Amino acid sequence: MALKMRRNHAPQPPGECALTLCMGVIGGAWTVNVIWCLRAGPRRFSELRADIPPISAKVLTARLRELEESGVVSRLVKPTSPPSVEYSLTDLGAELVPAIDSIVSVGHRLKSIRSGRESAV
Amino acid sequence: MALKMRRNHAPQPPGECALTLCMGVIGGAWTVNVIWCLRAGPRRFSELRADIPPISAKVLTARLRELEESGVVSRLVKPTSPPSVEYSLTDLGAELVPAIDSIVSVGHRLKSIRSGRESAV
DNA sequence: TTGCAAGGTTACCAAATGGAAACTCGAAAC
DNA sequence: GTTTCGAGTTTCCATTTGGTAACCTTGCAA
Repeated sequence: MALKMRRNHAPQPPGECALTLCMGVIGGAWTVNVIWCLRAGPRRFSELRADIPPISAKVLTARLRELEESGVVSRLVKPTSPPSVEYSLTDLGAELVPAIDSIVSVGHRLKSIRSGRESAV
Repeated sequence: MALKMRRNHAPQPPGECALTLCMGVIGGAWTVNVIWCLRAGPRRFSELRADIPPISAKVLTARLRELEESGVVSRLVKPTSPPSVEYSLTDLGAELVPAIDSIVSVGHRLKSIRSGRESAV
């Protein structure tokens, strides 16, 4: 006899999925790291590269352009010599910080779980 | 004159980055959707497929295996006929739910911003 | 007049990823 | 007999990613 499909008591709302939409914005490689590095104030391109050593210039540029496009960061060119560019979070971007906070917390738990697992082996 | 590199007032802690670690766990396609569908209780494989129509069996299997491996979901085979398999969140998995909640909230803001942008065009 | 800094861009390449569709397996229902 | 169901697995393929490295521009400084 076929099993009954139980109704999901926590269904996803119909239409475009808000979760999938937002993950499209923050899901790329290094994206959350960039937002995380901007949480305490504006940073320049080369500062971000130093903050996140493994990121390449190409990917950092791509992420910043995407985040600008989606309204998460803003870009300000300053007339220094040579000109420098400051990136900062918009209000929308600031809303992402608590979400990333929670992810970081779980990351810490994962770290402790994994180090415990190692020492047990 | 070279610009001074400003100290990041919110630096990432040295060593393995908790953020990158956790994103490695939840970063795959559909991963957060799966966790989200499990937040209200256990679901079977085919229920999850129905919950998330665009996911393929291959990817759903892969995600569930990874999440099991990282301790986020648990897998229980029930001796029905044919045997059915129930997936549920572990305690660690439950900790991810608030993070995903926050992401969903930002997703809703993105939706309203984008629909506003459309109607303005 | 050469060189460096800042902030990129471009071309090329390899690996990883995800989708589609077909196939498996054991029991049970028709 | 053979079809169905749940839960996958397997194969093949196209696309998407991301990395590397070289190159560009402008103005100032040595």
